[in-house]
Amino acid sequence: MGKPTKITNSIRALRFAHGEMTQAELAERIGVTRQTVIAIEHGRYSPSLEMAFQIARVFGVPLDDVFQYPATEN
Amino acid sequence: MGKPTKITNSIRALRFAHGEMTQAELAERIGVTRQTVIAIEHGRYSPSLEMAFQIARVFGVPLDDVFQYPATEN
DNA sequence: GCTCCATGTATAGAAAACTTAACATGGCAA
DNA sequence: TTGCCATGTTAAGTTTTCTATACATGGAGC
Repeated sequence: MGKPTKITNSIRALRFAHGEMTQAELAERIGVTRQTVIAIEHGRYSPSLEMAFQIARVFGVPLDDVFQYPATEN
Repeated sequence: MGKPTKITNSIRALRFAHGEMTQAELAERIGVTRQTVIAIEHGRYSPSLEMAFQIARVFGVPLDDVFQYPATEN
C-alpha cells in the first residue's frame, strides 16, 4: 500500500549499537507498534516527523544520523 | 482533523530570511499545495519526514533548524 | 523432539496528512 | 474605486501512515 519511500535509515544498526535492542523494545519506547518499527526499518514508508524525532531521541543522536534523504531524485 | 502537533517550526522566519519567499512559492518548490504549507506553518499538523527534509533543503539548513521537538511532554 | 523469542508477512480498518476547490480579508498600487 | 496578491479559512475527498490481530519461520536452549 504505502509507496516505498526515498528515505533510508540506520535504525537496525542503531538498535544493535544500543545493547541489541529488539524491535519490540524500540516500538514500546517510542509508543508505536512492532509492525510500525518493522515497516519503517524496511523503508516501506517514511515515518511522521514526530516519530522520527522520537527515534532519534531514543538513540541520542541527531535526526540526520537516523534518516538520510537522497539528493534530488527528480 | 489533524491533531495540533507538538512540533514547532521556523518556516515563516526562514521564508522572510530568504528573499520574502511566499507560501505559494515554497509550496511549489517542495511540490505540495499552498494550503499544506499554511497548515504546517501554523502547526495544525506535523509534516511527513519527506516533506520536512525538502523544506530544510530549500532553505539550505539542517532539519533541526526548521523543526523543534520539545523535550518529553509525557 | 519441543518451546521460547526475535523477526517477518498479510489483511482490514482507524487516524493523520495532503489535495482540490471555493471563498474571504487586508494591503498596496494603478 | 478597481484589481491584484499574499494570506487565511472551510469542507469534502484521497492517499499515506499506523494499529490490531493473526499467523509463519528460523535460531537457541532444554
